[in-house]
Amino acid sequence: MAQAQILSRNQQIVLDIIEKAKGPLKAYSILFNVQKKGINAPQQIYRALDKLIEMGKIHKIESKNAFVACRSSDCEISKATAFSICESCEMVDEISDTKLSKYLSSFNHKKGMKFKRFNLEFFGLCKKCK
Amino acid sequence: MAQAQILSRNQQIVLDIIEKAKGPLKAYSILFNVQKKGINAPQQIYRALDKLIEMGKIHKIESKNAFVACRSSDCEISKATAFSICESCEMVDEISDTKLSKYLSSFNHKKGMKFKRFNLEFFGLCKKCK
DNA sequence: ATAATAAATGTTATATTATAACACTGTGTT
DNA sequence: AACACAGTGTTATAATATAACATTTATTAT
Ligand SMILES: [Zn+2]
Ligand SMILES: [Zn+2]
Ligand SMILES: [Zn+2]
Ligand SMILES: [Zn+2]
Repeated sequence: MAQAQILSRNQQIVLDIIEKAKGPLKAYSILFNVQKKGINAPQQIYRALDKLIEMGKIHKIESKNAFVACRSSDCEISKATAFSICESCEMVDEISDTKLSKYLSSFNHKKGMKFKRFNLEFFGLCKKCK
Repeated sequence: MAQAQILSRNQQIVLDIIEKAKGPLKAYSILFNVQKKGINAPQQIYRALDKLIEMGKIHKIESKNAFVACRSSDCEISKATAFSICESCEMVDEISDTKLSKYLSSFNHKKGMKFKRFNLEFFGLCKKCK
């Protein structure tokens, strides 16, 4: 059984902000939000973000350089991530679809490459914006 | 039949460099490579990149902030892109797999979202680095 | 408990990636 | 000619991310 991760002070502060947010957050917007808590420099944010990603607590939305909390308990430490992204309102939703995940995890490239990890980003208009 | 796109001077210069490259190129590395041709500013590179992406001539590898030439004639204007990326040597290979592409293009999210586009990035070790 | 090791922090500076804003040029249309 | 439109050149600046180093705190081994 995996031991519940204990987070450091800064990691917890950053995770709290990301979890409370309605949408993806950018590193510098996180920074501005935590300056009252004594975090002053980008480094501190990026270090926390790196660890949180390693732990699978958050994911980076690569096309937006922004970060969201992981909502799907079964996304095994960011080895298999998929998101739907609204091009109008910026909403991001983590997709947890077992079939999709299995299909992609077992996908093997012709040229002898064995994949360890994937990230999939879908774009469109969400229900609200359509 | 779609008319062959005519590229502007700067677009052609940037595309040539990207097509000749063995791997993904970053915007500023493109810039340094074309200063002899009279292109001096990042804007000129980014404008060309934007247009080339629109035309489907190149793709952005989001996880690397780098650009590759499109190698698969059937990737309809960047609506459905997939890449395999070596975590060791930085090699990027565009995946054109009809089944994969069809599977993902017809994937619809539960929450009433209709996707217009996706980008998929696989990570692992290539044959050479394994 | 003490020493050794590893993980996290604080801080300053800097590198890298990307866009804003504005003036100008060339080309085709009416 | 007057207009629209895409592309260009240029300067400045914004936004994103990392390097390097000193210090502190937590964990582990003896
Ligand atoms: Zn997740
Ligand atoms: Zn929306
Ligand atoms: Zn392509
Ligand atoms: Zn490799």
